[in-house]
Amino acid sequence: MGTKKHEGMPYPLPRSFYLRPTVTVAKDLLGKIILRQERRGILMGRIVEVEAYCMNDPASHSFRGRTPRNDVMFWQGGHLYVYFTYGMHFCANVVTSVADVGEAVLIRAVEPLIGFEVMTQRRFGANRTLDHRTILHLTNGPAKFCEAFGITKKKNGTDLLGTDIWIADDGYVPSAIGKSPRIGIRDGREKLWRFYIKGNLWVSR
DNA sequence: ACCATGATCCGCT
DNA sequence: GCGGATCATGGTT
Repeated sequence: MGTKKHEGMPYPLPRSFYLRPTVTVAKDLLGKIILRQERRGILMGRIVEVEAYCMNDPASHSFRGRTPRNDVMFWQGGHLYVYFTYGMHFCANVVTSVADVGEAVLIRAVEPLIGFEVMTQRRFGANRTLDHRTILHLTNGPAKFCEAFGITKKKNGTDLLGTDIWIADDGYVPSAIGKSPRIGIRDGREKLWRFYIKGNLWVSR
């Protein structure tokens, strides 16, 4: 590997991108690309579905205050908050706003762009054909995205302005954005804080 | 007891 | 194909 950071690759979004209001950041994350640099190669995908989780929001992990589990949500914007759920899955969030404000954007779905073989191996094991059906199911859900990108608890707290995992703008502009209640929550269903790119095949539903 | 989930199975269209 | 039921499985409170 070279010594220059992000050599030949899209440069990370600046810290200021993440310090804005959480719902604004959520919408603006649609169409951006998320990258992970590994020894065996690069993984890249386009963010196509997100959900905002705010303070004073009963659906947010931060609602009942700061705990060891949700601590990273209270860090400065631009970090990755990864949590374990349902005894077997990880989900990844982009931390937003300034330090001590516990807000974040859940990455719910990604369109795979580079690294189909690695993603397929992680999701379905070796010797799986990369057919249409397989590729559609690689990253069309929050835990599926984490599995395909190899994001586990070890990535909790990762700085998105580093060289491990980062988010960049490649100039793509979504044609139309949809909004809806967030998925899988009990409280806070009245907020329309799920955003997605209309018509994209990897949106989870 | 409760989950910001996903895979599978089953009955239907 | 597709929608609904069911279950796997363990951290958190």
